[in-house]
Amino acid sequence: MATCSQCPVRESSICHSLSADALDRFGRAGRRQTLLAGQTLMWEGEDALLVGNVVDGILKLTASLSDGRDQMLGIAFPSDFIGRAFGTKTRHSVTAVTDAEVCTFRRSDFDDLARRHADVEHDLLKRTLGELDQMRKWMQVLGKMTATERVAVFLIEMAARLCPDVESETALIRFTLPIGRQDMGDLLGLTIETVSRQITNLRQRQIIGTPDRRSIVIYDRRALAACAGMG
Amino acid sequence: MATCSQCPVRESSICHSLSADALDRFGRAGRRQTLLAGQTLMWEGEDALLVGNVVDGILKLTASLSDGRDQMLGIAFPSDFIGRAFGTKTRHSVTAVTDAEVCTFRRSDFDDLARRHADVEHDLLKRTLGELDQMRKWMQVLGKMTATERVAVFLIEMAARLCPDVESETALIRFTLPIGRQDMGDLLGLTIETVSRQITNLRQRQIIGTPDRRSIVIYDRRALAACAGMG
DNA sequence: AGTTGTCATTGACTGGGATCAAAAACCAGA
DNA sequence: TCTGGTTTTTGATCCCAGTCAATGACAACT
Repeated sequence: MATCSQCPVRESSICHSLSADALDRFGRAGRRQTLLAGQTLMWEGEDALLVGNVVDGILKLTASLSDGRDQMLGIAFPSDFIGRAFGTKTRHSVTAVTDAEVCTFRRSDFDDLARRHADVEHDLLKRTLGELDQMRKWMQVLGKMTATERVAVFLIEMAARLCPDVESETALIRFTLPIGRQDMGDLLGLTIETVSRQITNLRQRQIIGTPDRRSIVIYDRRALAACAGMG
Repeated sequence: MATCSQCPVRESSICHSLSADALDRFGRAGRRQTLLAGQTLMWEGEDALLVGNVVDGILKLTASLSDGRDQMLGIAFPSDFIGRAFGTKTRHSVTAVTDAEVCTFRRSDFDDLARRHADVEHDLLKRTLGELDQMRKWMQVLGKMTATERVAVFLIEMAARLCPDVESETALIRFTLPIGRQDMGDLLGLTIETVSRQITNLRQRQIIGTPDRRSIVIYDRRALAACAGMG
């Protein structure tokens, strides 16, 4: 019933490689779902019953230690694929950080469909390989970088994902953070206080500006990149 | 020329799903290579020209920051797949830590073959998804855990991979570490000194024994698991 | 405007792991 | 058995980021 042809992520999600009739099959299996900010779609440790596409909004992937320490494992943007295909357990929770729209499949349905559509499997493979590369970069951040470096890397990463005209040398880079300080800390392996101090420090050095607490302006890209340890 | 039928990882590597004639095609494309301990097969940042299977020995995946800080990203055991399929850049180096035997393919050859053999692609996808899960677990380790917890997690992980009879409740667990203290530090985001101190501490508490510096005996699994923050 | 609750910032202090330095254990080859 | 080189252990000290605590900013209500 969801008219995939009008889906905002039709061309960028995992569905982009589907032919018209294959799209129809997926359309029948999929289900549009609206999530409120804070709502959790999948829980860590649960059976992996769902997978899906992010259609709109931002979600976070998190896992926690038995004593409550939280680690954020990633941020999912529109057209990203979420959930654990071909697996029985979901190893992390998926929670909406803004109001969000997702298109979910029963995992078993998706697995069957994907098996029958090599293009979808291939696309999923490429996405997964890309995510693995990404995750390895984060491993370097968490394993070896100082607090300043971590925050700088994060800001550069966010600019790249959120700022369309980041390529142009001259344009002023400005974006709205998808997550708050606490989540930034959980992602970067820092406390909220340390994140805050680092941002204050970057602002005092005129490298960035913070028009309001959710917005970042990058004044000096060179300096920020230097802080991130990228020469 | 490589007789795949006698390959030690024939049944466990990515090739296990190949039919006899498909195996022949892969066999022609593949090339057996021997590496000496310390030899590097692929360099971080290089074009991704090679992929392959580990046939024998242990390799490590590493990436370094511009100032030389090294992060180990993983350890590859026999039957593991190495290299970046369907990508242009190798984001990490692959280096033998023991003498090793690998079966390599030109990446473009492998990509073509894999595209034509859905089973291989599917297997690669499942491996990649598994690795991603694994990597997310390490992210938790690096982001949130104390030095003791990190070392304990590492030892438990190694026991699981290296000790065949780890399942049996009663058996004494003993194994040889595939890597030295420096590499352990690089994997766990700690210095060599801290790793050494943590191991000394675990030994003094009679939780483990170290018959020689490359060997570990686990006396008290319960206590070690507790140190790893697994209740 | 005032109240309440959430989130961010700032400050003072602490501690775990890094750093620096030296000794000890181990290994390989002569 | 000695010897030089590597790896690991141990010790002393330091510092970055964590912790604890208070304050400030802001949005959503009355």
